[in-house]
Amino acid sequence: MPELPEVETVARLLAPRLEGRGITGVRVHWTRILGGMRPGTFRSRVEGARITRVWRRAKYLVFDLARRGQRDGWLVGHLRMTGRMHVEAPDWDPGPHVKVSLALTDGQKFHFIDVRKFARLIHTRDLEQVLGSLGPEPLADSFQVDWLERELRSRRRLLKPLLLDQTFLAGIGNIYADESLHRAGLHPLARSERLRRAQVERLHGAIRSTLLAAIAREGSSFDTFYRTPEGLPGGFQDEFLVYDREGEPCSRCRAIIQRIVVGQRGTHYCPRCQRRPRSKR
DNA sequence: ATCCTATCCTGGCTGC
DNA sequence: TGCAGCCAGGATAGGA
Repeated sequence: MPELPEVETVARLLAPRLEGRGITGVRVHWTRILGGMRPGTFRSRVEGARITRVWRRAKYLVFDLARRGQRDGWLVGHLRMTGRMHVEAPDWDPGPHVKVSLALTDGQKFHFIDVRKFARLIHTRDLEQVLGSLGPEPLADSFQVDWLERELRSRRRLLKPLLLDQTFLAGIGNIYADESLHRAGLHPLARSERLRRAQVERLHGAIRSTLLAAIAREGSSFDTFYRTPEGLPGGFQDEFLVYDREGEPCSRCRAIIQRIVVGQRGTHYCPRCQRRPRSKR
């Protein structure tokens, strides 16, 4: 599903096609994608604005908007599980699942497509209100071992749900949580407050290296959903060590990959590389 | 504070 | 072949 590496890929590929373009028209095909704003209000706030920058925060895509050279709000998109963004020629058919389309000053059209109906594209004048509760970016310089150690110790959480908690650390989803834990040699049910320094260091390094490797492959496409704005699949699914590999041998130790449910989420791990710490009482 | 459950959705899969 | 039922999952709200 679109997580940090996929959203980063979308932002990088959209940026050169959107930045500097004005929005000349708005078509909302499915109202609820606007997150409660009336389509007329959305149109009046977006039409005539210029997209000055396209960037990513956590799993959100952010389009900075301006009018007459002045900052004028933001478009904030979330792909959830099946959202896709495209910039295409005006005669391109976005198919039956298109939710909102923007006509651009260069004649191209931006389409936000979603088979399911969880994706959102909202307009806001208060970006902090939308993004303010998110934890730090794992690829930012501010994400340091000392910070991670302090935060892990200050909570009493299972590692897997904690990694999925966007207010703790932003951008990790089910795939990269499982992959990072395997690379760190940590069990998904390990308790955050019990990690030793060396384990925190391994987790910190594993999160960063996993995300960077996935970005280098333009994300993961193991089902029919995630595609880049160019319509191409990512390649990181070829490097999965545990995710979606239940019953297959661990490529590191040959033990059989297990699947359990943790916090309502399918969770994949190697029982030999990721030993469950005995729970003391 | 933390965990659990339900909700939103639908394509794809399983099993009969 | 058809079809009912289940499942996946990101975010969030409400309850335990």
